[in-house]
Amino acid sequence: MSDPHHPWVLHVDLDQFIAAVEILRRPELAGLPVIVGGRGDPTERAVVSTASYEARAFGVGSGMPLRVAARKAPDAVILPVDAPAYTEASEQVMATLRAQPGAVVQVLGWDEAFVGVTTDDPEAYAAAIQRAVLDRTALHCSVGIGDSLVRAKNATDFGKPRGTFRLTADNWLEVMGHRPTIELWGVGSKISKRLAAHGIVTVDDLARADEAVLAAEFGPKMGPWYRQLGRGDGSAVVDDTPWVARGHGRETTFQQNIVEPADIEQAARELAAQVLDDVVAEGRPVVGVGLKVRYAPFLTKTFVHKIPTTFDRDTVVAEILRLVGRIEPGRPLRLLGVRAEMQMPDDAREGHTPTRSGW
DNA sequence: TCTGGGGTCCTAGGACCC
DNA sequence: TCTGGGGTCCTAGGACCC
Repeated sequence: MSDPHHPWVLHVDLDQFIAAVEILRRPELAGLPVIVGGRGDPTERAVVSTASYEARAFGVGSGMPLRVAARKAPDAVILPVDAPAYTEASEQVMATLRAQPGAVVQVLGWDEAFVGVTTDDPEAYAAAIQRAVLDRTALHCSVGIGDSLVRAKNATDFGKPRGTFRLTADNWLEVMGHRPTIELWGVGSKISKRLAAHGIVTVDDLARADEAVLAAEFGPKMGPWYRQLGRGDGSAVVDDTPWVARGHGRETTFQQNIVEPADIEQAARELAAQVLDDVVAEGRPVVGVGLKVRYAPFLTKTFVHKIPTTFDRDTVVAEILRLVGRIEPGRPLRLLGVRAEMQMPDDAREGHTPTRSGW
């Protein structure tokens, strides 16, 4: 790094984003345990989207059943998810990032983005981002600074809340080496267990692992990719190509399991109508449909089918109903999902849309 | 404690073709 | 009369992320 004027990857992550947006419009909630999830009713089947730091102190976290969260933090304020409000706040945050000098912005979700920038003082640049976002939206964020996407992403947690942290090839193993592989972005519970079966427990282990062993276990692409993840290596290119959705899906979890074929068909028709509305808004032909079912009691999750078809409302609905016919009769159904896949525009087919393997 | 809803990408294996 | 090898497409399923 002899040239101090260097391209950096910054990972900007809003602090307790959803809870923060809710507190902004209800200032009396500041300092209280706040939980946002489902329709705000802890007696329903739903999970926590975000908990405020005060609620987290009670052991409440994202993905936890709302019922459990309410028991852990009995005095918490529980609010329904208001997606349009978060979309609106998110757009303001992203516009602020794009307005920073020299910034290339790749949005990852409602509350996070990569920012690529060439600067000789990334910490100062990160502080300017934090100030600008706070001035415009009254929201706080943390910034991870890295020399690759993976390192920037992993750095952010060490900067929370409201801070920054720098993770580069120089300190990656020192900071991350002794940690379990599940802390890596892209390694979840299943992969970390399969890695452990090969004696690969820490990030250090993964960084030194035999690529042939990994390829045999995870395939020719994922195997080597996991090792790269262990090293923190990979792309440092922030891609601001506008996102093109591959498809749209709708799913619903029934508050009470359903069994009757007529109920199932009715639910499928409603989901299909919503999916088709989304697809029509995108204006691209449908090239496939899928159905996801989850039977009670839990975790039997199956993508039943996907068929090439062409966009035509009646045809798509007919295909979906044909798939519904495959659902095992008499088994209680707790979740139903319908998905439509769309034809990609020609210029987005090869190399112009961000992909996970772009890391 | 008993698990939402929106997505993306990868892999295995069968069908089919030459 | 027992059966190669390579390539591509499609489906099903698994895993991950926010």
